[in-house]
Amino acid sequence: MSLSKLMGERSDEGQAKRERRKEARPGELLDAALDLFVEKGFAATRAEEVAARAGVSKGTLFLYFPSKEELFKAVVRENISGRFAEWNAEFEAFEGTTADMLRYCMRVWWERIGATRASGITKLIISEARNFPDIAAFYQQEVIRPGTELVRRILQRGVDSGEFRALDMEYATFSVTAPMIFLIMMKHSLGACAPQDYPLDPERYVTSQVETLLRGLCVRPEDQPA
Amino acid sequence: MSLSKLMGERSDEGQAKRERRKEARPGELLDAALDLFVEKGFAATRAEEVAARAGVSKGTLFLYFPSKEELFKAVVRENISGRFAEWNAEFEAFEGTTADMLRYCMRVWWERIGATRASGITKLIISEARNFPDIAAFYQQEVIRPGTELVRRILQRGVDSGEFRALDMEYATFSVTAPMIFLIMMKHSLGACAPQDYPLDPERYVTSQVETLLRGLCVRPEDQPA
Amino acid sequence: MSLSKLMGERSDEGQAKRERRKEARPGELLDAALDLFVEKGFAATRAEEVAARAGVSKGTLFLYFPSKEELFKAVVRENISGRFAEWNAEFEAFEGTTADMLRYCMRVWWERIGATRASGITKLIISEARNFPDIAAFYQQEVIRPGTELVRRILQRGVDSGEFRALDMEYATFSVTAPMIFLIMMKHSLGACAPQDYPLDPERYVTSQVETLLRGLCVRPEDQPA
Amino acid sequence: MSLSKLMGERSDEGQAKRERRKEARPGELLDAALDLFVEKGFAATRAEEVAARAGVSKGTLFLYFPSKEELFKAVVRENISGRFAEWNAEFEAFEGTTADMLRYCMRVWWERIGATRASGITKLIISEARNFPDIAAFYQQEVIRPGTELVRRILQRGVDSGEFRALDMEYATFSVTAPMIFLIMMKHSLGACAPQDYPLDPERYVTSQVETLLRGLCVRPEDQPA
DNA sequence: TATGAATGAGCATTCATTCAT
DNA sequence: AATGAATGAATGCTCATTCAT
Repeated sequence: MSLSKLMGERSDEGQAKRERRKEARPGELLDAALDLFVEKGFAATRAEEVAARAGVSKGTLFLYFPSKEELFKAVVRENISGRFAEWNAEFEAFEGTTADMLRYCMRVWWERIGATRASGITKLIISEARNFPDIAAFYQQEVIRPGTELVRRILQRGVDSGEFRALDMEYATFSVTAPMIFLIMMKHSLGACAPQDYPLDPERYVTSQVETLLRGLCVRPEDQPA
Repeated sequence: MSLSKLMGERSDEGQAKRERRKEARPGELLDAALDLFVEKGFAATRAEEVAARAGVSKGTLFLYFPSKEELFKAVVRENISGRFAEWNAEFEAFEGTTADMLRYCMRVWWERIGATRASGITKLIISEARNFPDIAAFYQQEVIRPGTELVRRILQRGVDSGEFRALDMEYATFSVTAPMIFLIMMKHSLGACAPQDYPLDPERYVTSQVETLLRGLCVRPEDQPA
Repeated sequence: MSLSKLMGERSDEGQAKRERRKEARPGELLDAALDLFVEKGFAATRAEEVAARAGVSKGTLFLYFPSKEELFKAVVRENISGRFAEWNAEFEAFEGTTADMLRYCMRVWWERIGATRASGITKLIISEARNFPDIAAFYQQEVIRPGTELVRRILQRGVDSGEFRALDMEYATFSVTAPMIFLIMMKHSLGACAPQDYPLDPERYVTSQVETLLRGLCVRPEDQPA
Repeated sequence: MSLSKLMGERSDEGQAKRERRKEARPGELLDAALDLFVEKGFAATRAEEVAARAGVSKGTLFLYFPSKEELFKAVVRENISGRFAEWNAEFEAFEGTTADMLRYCMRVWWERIGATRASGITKLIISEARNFPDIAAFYQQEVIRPGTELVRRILQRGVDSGEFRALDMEYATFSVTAPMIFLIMMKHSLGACAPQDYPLDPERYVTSQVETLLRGLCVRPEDQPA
């Protein structure tokens, strides 16, 4: 056993823990910030509160993020998944009816976005867009556009295969995105205030929405959900 | 010489200009406040800015509203006129298919709410709900609940008449409200930032949504929209 | 009966009343201001409150007094009695022992100053002196100095007549004025807050003070009060 | 090398300068606030001025005191150290005539209260009592009542020992307290404005008052001061 | 003269940000 | 790197004062 181990094992461990913590700091701060920004909005969230929730001092926050606004942007950047490539591939490879594809799409969306903290970002951006136009534009490019594109491709697949009727494609995508966005907004605003007034079971909500939607999209009665 | 003048109402006229102003002030302030609150949120809106936009000084604002928070509440109250009684009556008296009723409902909603400044209130409340739980609860009681009730009655009429299929009524209402709320949120957030990315024609949007929805609700193919 | 009387009697009466009121305005305002300044101090008294208590509008106050500070000064001026000449004469003419003279002096002081609203001025000036040095100086010249002079003359009379012992005249006057000022300050501050803690009977207070004082001043035991 | 250094207390020293400052801050602020409140009254004292006099910025004041009113209350509390227990003991143990006791009492009062900044508190409370009824009540309980009690015990001792004549005890205490309060009020109001008009030598004032008072209280001529 | 709506300078308080330790 | 005391610009709100009617 080495001398250094004899003398320093504990401090090495201490060091290790601290370093692990040190590297985790920005993440913990972003985590805390996301929660608070979603809950109270950008302006009403105090930097000290973010730091406190992350278990560090006010000063430390500014050690990692030069300003509250940069913290906000980092929160958004951190939580905007650029996973559309992966998802696109997933859907390219999908074998089955487009109706099933859409069902899968919305269920998966709920699991990966709606049910997770990522949904807070959507609420955040929609609420703060006017104060952060560049963030809004960024979100538009990075999330809205590819997401809409993905949805459009699914719908187009349905139309091409003769499953879906002819659609005003520009607006049809909203039939898919609107219920998802709506669910997120409710979850993070009115639904969070008065849960007793919003006993929303998201699974049932998604099912209800997608089945009605499929009826609305499918061309032949026999393809429509019961 | 007018009768009023003969009767000594000259002093009434003397005060007229200023009094008309005085009576107009609260409305002008609420107008300005609505715009700014919708645009920037409650916290980021400065009282002086509201006053300036209403064409008065900072002090005047506080002459009419004891605090910024009371101003906010007044803005909300002012714009939530309980027009549901009138609408309910309108829909009770409606003669025609329930499909037409739903079409009429959503078109009218767009004209009376979505297209007007009242829509800003919805954006406002959804964005600020967590900071104003009492406002949120108030809105829930006064707007959401009666609105949902109205929608439910329409859907029930369709089901009862055999036009619509059996519905999970609790969640089916969201198929109507979600697209409306979504449109409002977009109009006041991302849509307001990057209009070029949201060349939304609301009429076309509403038509697209309602027709797909009706296909999803109607029982017999021949009732469904083409 | 004159035409004007036939046509205008009522308005003449109205006019009269209004004019009487008009002339009374400044006095009513000074009255109200005195009460409030004494009660809450200069800074904490709002101009509007003074006007309201006088039954006029805020604007009217500034019609009669160009500023709150001038109002303050007017209040002081109005209530500082220049009655020392009269009082001096009264005491010049006094026939009797100096002990009785001092008794009379303090009793009369209580009746004419201490028990009246004039006492508020003393409280006011002592409390606000540092903020109104010129007022303080004015009060010093117009009230304190002549008052002290009057007291000094009484004491001197006693010394001269052999009733009182030799006195350090500069400081002896305080033996008369201190208890009077003290009573006023208590009446208008702590005594006004917690009357149950200050069940002061002023007559008994004055008697107690003057009799002890006379014992302290008189030269021969047989002259001293029992 | 010092023991503390050997034991690793360097980091304590490292923080020392700043911590010493931090601990001193409240005291420095209370000091500055006492002066200003006494000088200008509560309302006319600006928070920034207090901070400036304490050598810190506006924000720092509110780091230590949540509001101006709390600062005021802290100033009062800080300066009302309940020294009455100590004084009571001192007077219990006093051996000598009650006349000497009273002389000692008033001299000591001047040295420990009248001549110190603590006297400002008395002025402050008497001036602001109506605006801070709770402070006034607190002062009444904590200072006035025990102080009066102490005086009453002294007087009673004199009466019991046959030195003093029978007294209307309720009011006799004022013969002791009135001159003291009067001196304080003068020192902090008119006396502070026009020192040339108040060339008060407090020692001589106290002597004059106490000797006249003792003459007024003592029963036998031979006990009375010359 | 009297009114009271309007003003805006002034002040208490907050909070993002800095920096000595 | 981490802290938290200190800062001061920013902002809600008050109130003496003005002025159109």
